[in-house]
Amino acid sequence: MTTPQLTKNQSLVFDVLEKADGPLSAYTILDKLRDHGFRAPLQVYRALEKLLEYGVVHRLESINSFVACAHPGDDCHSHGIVAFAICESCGQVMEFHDHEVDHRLMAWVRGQKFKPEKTTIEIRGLCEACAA
Amino acid sequence: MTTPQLTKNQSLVFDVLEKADGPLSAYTILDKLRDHGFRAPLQVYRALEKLLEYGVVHRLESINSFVACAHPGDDCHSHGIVAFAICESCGQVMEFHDHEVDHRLMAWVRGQKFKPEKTTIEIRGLCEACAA
DNA sequence: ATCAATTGCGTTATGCTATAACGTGTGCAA
DNA sequence: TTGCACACGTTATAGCATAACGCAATTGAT
Repeated sequence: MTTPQLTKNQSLVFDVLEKADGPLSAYTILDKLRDHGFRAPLQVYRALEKLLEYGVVHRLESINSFVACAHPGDDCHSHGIVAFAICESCGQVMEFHDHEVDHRLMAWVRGQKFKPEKTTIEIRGLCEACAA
Repeated sequence: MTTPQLTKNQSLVFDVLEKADGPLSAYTILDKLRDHGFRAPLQVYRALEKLLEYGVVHRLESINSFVACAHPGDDCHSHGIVAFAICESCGQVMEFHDHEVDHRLMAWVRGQKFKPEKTTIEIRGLCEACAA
């Protein structure tokens, strides 16, 4: 999927996420955009919905937060399943792909005739710096 | 970890999850236990916290729900990472393990010197019956 | 025995996350 | 110019989770 021109709200939300050094909750984004006229959660959630659809933002299910995709300009959908390592101390997120993991999960799925729509892989723990 | 004797509340919550044919939210569990004297969410969450610790219940991060472990009597922790396939139509959950997936993820983690605490793998989609 | 620490429990209140439902305006194609 | 699709704004509400207080039972060390 190619990313269409973003609307004003979508751009604002995306910019906030890109400039952040870690994942943000929808309400944190809302607070950061109050000066730009944002008043209600829905303004954020609606923008996020589109940004997720375009693949330029990821949702971290295990911490109810959102991050800009780590592959600027890339179409994240083409990388297969995206996996995340989330540091519970500093909040840093590392995004990676492993085709063998994809392959194994998809093999299992085929065996069950399960039709996957969205797959989540999230590793929570401590990054190298914080574990020291 | 071996599972100690469950307390009254823990048993009630666990029984509800075991008898359910799919994942339940904490508030759904609460409603099912009102007749047994449950009045507040914390009664459920506190029991769940212990049941998760004992490994007899899993939390599905992507749908904010809980399921009894599919391996009765077993110690789930010994199976490595647990993965779930969640049908978004009928709510059924399949639990599985894949050592190769574990291995690949742990290899990545080692390469980054990341210290994993809890890993989530959840595939949402349609089960065979619902996809037909 | 008794004291201290731990654990489970109950209650009230609160905070965080997400969506429903309504209406407005704009651009575009039939 | 009518109808449709889409973005947007607002209010209200639903759903998920925990903080903070206090009480009771258990356990284990002194």
